[in-house]
Amino acid sequence: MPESAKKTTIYDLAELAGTSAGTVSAVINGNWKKRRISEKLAQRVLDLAEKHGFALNMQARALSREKSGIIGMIVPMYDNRYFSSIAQSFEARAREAGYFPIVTCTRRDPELEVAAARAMLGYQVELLVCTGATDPDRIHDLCAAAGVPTLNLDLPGGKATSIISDNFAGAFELTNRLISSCGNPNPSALFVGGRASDHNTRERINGFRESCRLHGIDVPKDNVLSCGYAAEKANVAYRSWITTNEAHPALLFVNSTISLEGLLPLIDTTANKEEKTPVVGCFDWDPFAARTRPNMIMVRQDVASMIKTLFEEIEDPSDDLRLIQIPTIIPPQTKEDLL
Amino acid sequence: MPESAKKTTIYDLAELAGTSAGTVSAVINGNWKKRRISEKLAQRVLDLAEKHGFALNMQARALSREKSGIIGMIVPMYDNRYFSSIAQSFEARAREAGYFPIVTCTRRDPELEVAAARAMLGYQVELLVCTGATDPDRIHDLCAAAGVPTLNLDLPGGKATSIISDNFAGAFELTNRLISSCGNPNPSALFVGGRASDHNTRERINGFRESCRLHGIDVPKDNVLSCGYAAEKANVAYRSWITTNEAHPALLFVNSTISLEGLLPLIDTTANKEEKTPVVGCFDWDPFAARTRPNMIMVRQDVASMIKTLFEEIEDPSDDLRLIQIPTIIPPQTKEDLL
DNA sequence: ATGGATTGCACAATCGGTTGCGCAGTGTCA
DNA sequence: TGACACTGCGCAACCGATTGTGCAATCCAT
Repeated sequence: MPESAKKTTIYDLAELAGTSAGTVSAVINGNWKKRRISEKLAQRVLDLAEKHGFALNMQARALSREKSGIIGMIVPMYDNRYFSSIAQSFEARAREAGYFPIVTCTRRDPELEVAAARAMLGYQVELLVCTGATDPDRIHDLCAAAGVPTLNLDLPGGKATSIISDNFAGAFELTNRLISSCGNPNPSALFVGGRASDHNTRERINGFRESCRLHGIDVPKDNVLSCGYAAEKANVAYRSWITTNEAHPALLFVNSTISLEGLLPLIDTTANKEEKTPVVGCFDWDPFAARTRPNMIMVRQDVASMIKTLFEEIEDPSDDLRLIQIPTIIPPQTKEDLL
Repeated sequence: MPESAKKTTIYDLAELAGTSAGTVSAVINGNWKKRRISEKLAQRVLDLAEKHGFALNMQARALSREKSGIIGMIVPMYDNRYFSSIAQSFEARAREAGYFPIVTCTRRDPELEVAAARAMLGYQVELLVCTGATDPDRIHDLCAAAGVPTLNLDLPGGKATSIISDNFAGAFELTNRLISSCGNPNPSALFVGGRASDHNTRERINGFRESCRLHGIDVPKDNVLSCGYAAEKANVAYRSWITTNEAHPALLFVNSTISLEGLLPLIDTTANKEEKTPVVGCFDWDPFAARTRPNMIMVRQDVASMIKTLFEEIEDPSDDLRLIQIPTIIPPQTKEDLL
């Protein structure tokens, strides 16, 4: 393993093996039979490559092949279980499929999303997955202009096939469970978190409302606080609600773990043992969050299925634009859920 | 914005502007003054670039400049707060510094680590940060052979500058806090999680032992269970310990949130109200985990400082190999901590 | 009007691969 | 022994940038 400060190229190898760069290239790519290179020469080249720790310059390959082997993904953030496991599964599957995955997080910042997409285009991604993008269609246009296909994950867009959770059904069932679990025929029900402008939040609100309606529970406008995702904002919105209402709601539907993070200090039963705090459901899963309250119900989005479906779509794109909804996972109902 | 299926190149732009590719290149890179291009022509080129959504082919640029602008990081996983915030901060700082960051997770799999490093070398990373790598020195060798510098983060290596938490001091102080908090002059103290083979676990064990020693607490060999990081393994190890000892320890030091995830079902006070469960400390922080028990003490690793230091080292590398230890953050002691 | 300086740009080599094409040498058969 | 096929490999153009160099045109001073 000679410590060459500079990288070994196929030309170096060619010289060492007493052959030409084209031949080395063919050998390295494993199509030396097709190009009728003798096994002896092929072996010699491979040995040299091994000995020198040779690695193909993928940039040069990408340039000449006019395809990079890179697929990109943008995600809003890494620091919650949902997006982190999306990133993790995406990478694993992409590698299996022979791609070089590049994931980057854009902190729900529309400008950063666009900048990141541009950067990825510069690095010649062959396809871009927009996860939870605030404006997937804008990114789609950008990519389309460069001839790069896109797919949407988690949040749908109007211009590319989208793979998302079945938000309505998940929210509907979660609300059913909360209602049955709170032991009150007519609880005050509150929804907190998310953006009214985004599809998922809207559908979750719809599911929440529909379940309440079927149970004869009234949900006034003020009981739906789509105040944004951030923990801070959820905290402020909830604090304001309990101040005006002078009580906690009986039933609390939280739009995501991020928002839940902001609410917990206000509803933690560990902290305020006296106060009557709500039955809490959250559209998202986290192993620790699930243990912060005696009956917290968490809906888990089926990341494995989503990624599987995503790669089916990548490897065999459907001709028409589709909206694919993946059912969520609700933990089995236990006796303890029913107070 | 004409929907050209194919990417616009500087040659296309040159033809449209009635000039040469070299000129376009100079204009795009902003050094047209240096090359004495007239402002009029420069503006014409820029307008055309804008109009066609032109993006430089970074692969081609990398090839000719012989530097890619890419810096890579490998992390063990995304799905805990520590590593996810490392990845997130790394990306943010890298972008600020004008790099294109590529992060990939290798699931603590030594082979995958090497494979990922190789792939990154293929894509011409200029520098590789090995975070929590099982064998950073092997990766260092790989990179060194290609003339690519490396830095270690979180877990130290012997061949590159390493930036890690001050594990000993953090563990020492955490143990002090646990001892003062458990209200028992001679508690049974147990350490769970991590690998005895890795530096951080060893140092944490040392800190734990040292604090116990100073408090006159005996820690038999069987009370240090470095059973691996995985939640499952911690669960099994702890379960076995409480079976043989027919009790929970009074004081439990958990090596990381990942291990904690496996232990919680066994020590959750919400679940088993009757049982006397330990005072728990964890070397790692998670906002939800912190709320799973009345007095859980979590040591937070100072990711912001670590990344800051990392980039100081990237932008102005020290000549000699260094081991930089970053102090951890322990939450202020509250009255409730003292039972 | 002439020489030198300056302006404004084009040319072409180069980076490290990929790949179509072609050529020299050997073998085979009539 | 000449035609033909087949074997084994090299040549060179190309991918899309960057950058050192050089040249024609203009300007200015003498």
